[in-house]
Amino acid sequence: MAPPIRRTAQRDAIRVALEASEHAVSAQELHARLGGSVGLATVYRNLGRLAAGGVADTLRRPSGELAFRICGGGHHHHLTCRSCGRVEEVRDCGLERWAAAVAVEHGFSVIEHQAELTGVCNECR
Amino acid sequence: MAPPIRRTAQRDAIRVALEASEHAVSAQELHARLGGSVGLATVYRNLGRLAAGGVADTLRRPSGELAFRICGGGHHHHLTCRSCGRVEEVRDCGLERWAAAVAVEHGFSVIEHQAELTGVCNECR
DNA sequence: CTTTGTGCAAAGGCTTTGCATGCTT
DNA sequence: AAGCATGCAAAGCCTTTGCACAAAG
Repeated sequence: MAPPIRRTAQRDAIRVALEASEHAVSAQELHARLGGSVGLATVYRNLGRLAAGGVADTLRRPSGELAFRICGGGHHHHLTCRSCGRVEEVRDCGLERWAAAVAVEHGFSVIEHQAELTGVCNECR
Repeated sequence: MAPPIRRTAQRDAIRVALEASEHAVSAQELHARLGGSVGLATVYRNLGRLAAGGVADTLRRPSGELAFRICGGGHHHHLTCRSCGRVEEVRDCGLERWAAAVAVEHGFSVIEHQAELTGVCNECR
């Protein structure tokens, strides 16, 4: 069966730091933020686990790095502020109909979609 | 002013190979496909230039590699077949309204969106 | 005591860059 | 002839992995 998961100080630190983050953070940033008190490899391993477990969500930055953020499960999209980097969850997804229509047009089936929104938030304007 | 662009056999080969591609290709794949007749660095440099010039479109694979594909300008999305990898352009974008609505709800402005669709195409079903 | 987690450093994969040479103009 | 383009190899970055040691249960 599934191997037991042990609680460790590092894991807790990582999760706390992640939950405290206003915007999505990369493994390296988190490692730096923890002041090196947690090994970089450990940060990678734990973020990976959180993402695999659906606790965290990943998003790819234009530069190619992977950034993580705690977020609720279920289908949703992200709205990122180009100025301050804040990320908001968009839970009401109005894309199903559109995706279905495109599917029919192109003769595809079992369509899934993934979208990213970017703009400038209230406070930055 | 802008530096002149010189035509070379390599550049032509890259462009031809890219245009002949049914689905998006990475720099390494293209390099391999050209049988090593063009240096890898050159492939990277030229694909980068094509993308910068809007001639090619880039998309990031789950693995993190960048893949390129020739495509017309203007706003559009991609519909990728999970089975054969074929990529189709979706030119009719029905997301503007949705994006605008989300913007209002979250107090954002100047929203831009980017979406990827995946499914299974006719022939693979 | 057994097994999982951590740390460090090395290795890996993709991409970029430096520099001398070749080719286009 | 002058200058961008190419090739090769080295360097860079982010990420993963191997292995010995520490810690959890």
